[in-house]
Amino acid sequence: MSEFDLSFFKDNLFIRKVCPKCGRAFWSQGDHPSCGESPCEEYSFINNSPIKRPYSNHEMREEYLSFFEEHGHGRVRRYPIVARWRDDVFFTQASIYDFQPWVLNGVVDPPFNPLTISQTCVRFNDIDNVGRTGRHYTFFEMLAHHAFNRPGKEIYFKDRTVELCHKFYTERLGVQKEKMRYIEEWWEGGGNSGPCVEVILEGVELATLVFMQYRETPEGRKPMDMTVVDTGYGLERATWISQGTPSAYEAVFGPVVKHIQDELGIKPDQRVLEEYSKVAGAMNMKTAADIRNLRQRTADRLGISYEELIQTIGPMEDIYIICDHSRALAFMLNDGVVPSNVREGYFARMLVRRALRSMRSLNVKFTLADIVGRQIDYFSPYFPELVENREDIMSLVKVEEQRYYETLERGRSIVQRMTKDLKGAPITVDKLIELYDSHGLNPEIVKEFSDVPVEIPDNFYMQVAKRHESTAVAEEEGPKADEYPLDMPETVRSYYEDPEVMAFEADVVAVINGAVVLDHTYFYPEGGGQEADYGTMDEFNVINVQKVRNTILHFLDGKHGIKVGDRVTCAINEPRRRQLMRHHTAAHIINGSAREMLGNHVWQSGAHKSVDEARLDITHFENLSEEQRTALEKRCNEVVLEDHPVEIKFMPRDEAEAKFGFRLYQGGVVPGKIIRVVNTTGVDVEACGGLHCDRTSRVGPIRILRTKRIQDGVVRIEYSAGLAAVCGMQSDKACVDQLADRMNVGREALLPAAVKLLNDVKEDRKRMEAMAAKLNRIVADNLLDKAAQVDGIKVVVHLAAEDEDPQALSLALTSRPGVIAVLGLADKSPKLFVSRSADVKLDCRPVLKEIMKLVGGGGGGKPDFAQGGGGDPSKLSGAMERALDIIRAAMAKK
RNA sequence: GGGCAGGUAGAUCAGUUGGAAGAUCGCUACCUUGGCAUGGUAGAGGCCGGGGGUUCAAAUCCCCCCCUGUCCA
Repeated sequence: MSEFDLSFFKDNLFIRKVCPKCGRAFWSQGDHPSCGESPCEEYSFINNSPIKRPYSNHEMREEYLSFFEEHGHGRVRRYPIVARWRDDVFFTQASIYDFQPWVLNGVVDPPFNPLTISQTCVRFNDIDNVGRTGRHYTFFEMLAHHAFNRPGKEIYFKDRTVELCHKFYTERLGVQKEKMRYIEEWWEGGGNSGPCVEVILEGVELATLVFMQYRETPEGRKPMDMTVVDTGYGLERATWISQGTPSAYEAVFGPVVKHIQDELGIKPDQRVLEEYSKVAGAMNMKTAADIRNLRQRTADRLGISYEELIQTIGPMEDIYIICDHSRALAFMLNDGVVPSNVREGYFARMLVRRALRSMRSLNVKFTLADIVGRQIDYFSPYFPELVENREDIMSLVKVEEQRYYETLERGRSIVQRMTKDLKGAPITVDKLIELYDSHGLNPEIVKEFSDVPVEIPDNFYMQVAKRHESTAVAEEEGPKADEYPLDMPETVRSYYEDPEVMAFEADVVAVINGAVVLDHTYFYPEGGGQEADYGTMDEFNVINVQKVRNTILHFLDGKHGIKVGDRVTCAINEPRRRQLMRHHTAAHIINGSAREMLGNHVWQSGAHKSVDEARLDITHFENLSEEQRTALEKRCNEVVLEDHPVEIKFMPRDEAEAKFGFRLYQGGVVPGKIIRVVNTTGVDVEACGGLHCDRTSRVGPIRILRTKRIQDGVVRIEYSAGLAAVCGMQSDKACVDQLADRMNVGREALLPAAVKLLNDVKEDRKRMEAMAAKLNRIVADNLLDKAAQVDGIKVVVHLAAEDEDPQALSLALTSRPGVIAVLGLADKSPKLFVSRSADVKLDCRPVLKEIMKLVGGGGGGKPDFAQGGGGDPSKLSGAMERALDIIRAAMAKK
């Protein structure tokens, strides 16, 4: 029996056919010659929508969600675009991502079952097609209904899914039932697979209905315990078809497209857009040549020239790109992406730069931030979170725009320097690639900046890609074999019940590889960036505590005789633990205060707490200024003094998310149905497993020690709190006091005294140099008086004393006319300089070499100034006695 | 995470085969002027990103690290 033999199809008289063009099987209640998907059939809904009335994006979303709500589905709020609950992807690319892995692997129950959602998604694989094909986006909303079927608790599967889909389009949106076509397909992804159905209407794929029922394993395909209905309906597609506009962009971005058109006074020819869209729908574009081809074919169909077509299409494409990218940015930045040169931030930067390039070619007056603001205004009635962050989002965009202009200015001078050297010769493709790859200058910009010819190959970006693929992925380390058995007894985590307990007795339930496992423990294991507790267990020192799955392992110093069944007496090193708790609570205070001060784009991106110091990494676009550090430190200490209670509660995941939102996940992935919520009231709320002070006042003083930008978009704040902060202040004071004492001034006079000292040192150094120069002149005069004469030229041969500088002396001697100087220095490594005045005709290099041969060293240099060294220092003075003869011989040769 | 391009005076950048650290702008003083723009003269300003190595000798060649930019995941 086929996977697609649905009784829904049979009962409703669907007919199965095979598409003669693409060979795929499809089902329909009508009689169709092909599967109906472009390119097998062209779009037929433009200016002729099969849907009963035009919908706006917002109306269509609501229509969909309420339809499924009416049919027993729970409505779920969107998840953020940054998939912080996952460590395998940056972004949410489909609605099912929301439920991977925790729902699909059975750890967490879905919020409703079945459920419906409009999930905001971004995908960048088709970014080159955005704005050109009329249907591609970087950001889109995926409408979906999902059902998770556990054994014995089946919700619904294929029949009901297709039925709901069919009803939505035909009954709710009024599409003639004969027009709907359903193509049989197979889907694979994320280690799962199953049959799927593509839903086609008037040439466009409206939705994909996936039935996840297999796991792909090394041993082959296996049935899943839980089967999943994973549907995906393109909101933008549905809106588009309902409006029947030439491209999806007018339908979706209506007011914003119109605003930009009005600003620029552009009135495109509708007929051109329609034809272009139809041809584009039938094409898959990969290279610049494909795009040319698309344009040529459209021009041919319209009976106009290529250039006329470009005049209409070019500006519209740029407008569409600006609309798409600005919307994607609004949501990405809202959800916590900070533009940068790595990881998720890079995609935000890419969007900004691509949008700015389009704005540049349109020659617009408004800024990208303006347009992002307009998108926020258009979407905020339905996404209220955008309102709250509006200003923060726009300021991030402004910063990023500024960065791009700086890159361009740098690029302009690089290109101009490069072309100056070329003297009119064209820039090679290699250089063009380097300019793009290393300096972020695409060829069009290079062309604009340069006054030599620039030839851009069609496959330019493929050549860039090639440069990157040769250095493919670095081999990842294989997973370490599990050192600890799976059947270890679980440990009761008593430290969560009462973090104030510092001494306790417990029963030993296991000893594994020397590590002691207790029935319960107050020792906190390393985790969440907090170091482990130290202390004692009977007479042994506890030097490390680790958590492996649900078992806590205590590592003791040296050999011990503790065995299963023993009752042990434990004590935690209290000063250490207290300090770790203070540092952990301080991290939350700093995180909350920094977000309040710098904006909602601030998220924790890493943390470490040890006894003496701790650090917190936050997302932010630039290092903090001295003023910001001071202000942050002050604000944190105010929070301490305000004495906020720190409330810690275990809460069901859904409840916590509903109450506090996804800001909870500052520390990254937190699995499980129940999560521990640490609420530093009024300041910060996080899902966190660490131990904390019960009130902010118990943290004590907080010192921001230093901040640094550890990568683009991430700032590291190093701090200390409590006694560690006090110790730091004391040692700083001691340092200043000692310094003041040594300089023999009071604390307040220390800085000017130090400045004066530095100036004095500098002046003395200069005076010394001047004196040395004077001394050189005097020594030079003396040497010249005693100098031998060869052919009327004075020849000085002198072994320098230890405090003389032979090089400077050489220069002093030969700055006068008619002098040859041979100066040596017998050091551990001997040195020799042979130089002459400008008016003397002699190549100093062979002279030097001949002398140094006697010493055993070498040398070289310029004809008027040769230098060398090496060999045996004791032979230098003997060799220099031969210098006069050597010079005589050299002069005689002339 | 990987690749590429960079890091030299306050700023922008030169620096050839390894052999004496430079230019332009800016800064300071003086001259020219009734004053300013300008012009002229003189001067100050450098751990040549850091650490190793090769060499008689490294801004320069080799290795490691740090920082900035950029492209790709």
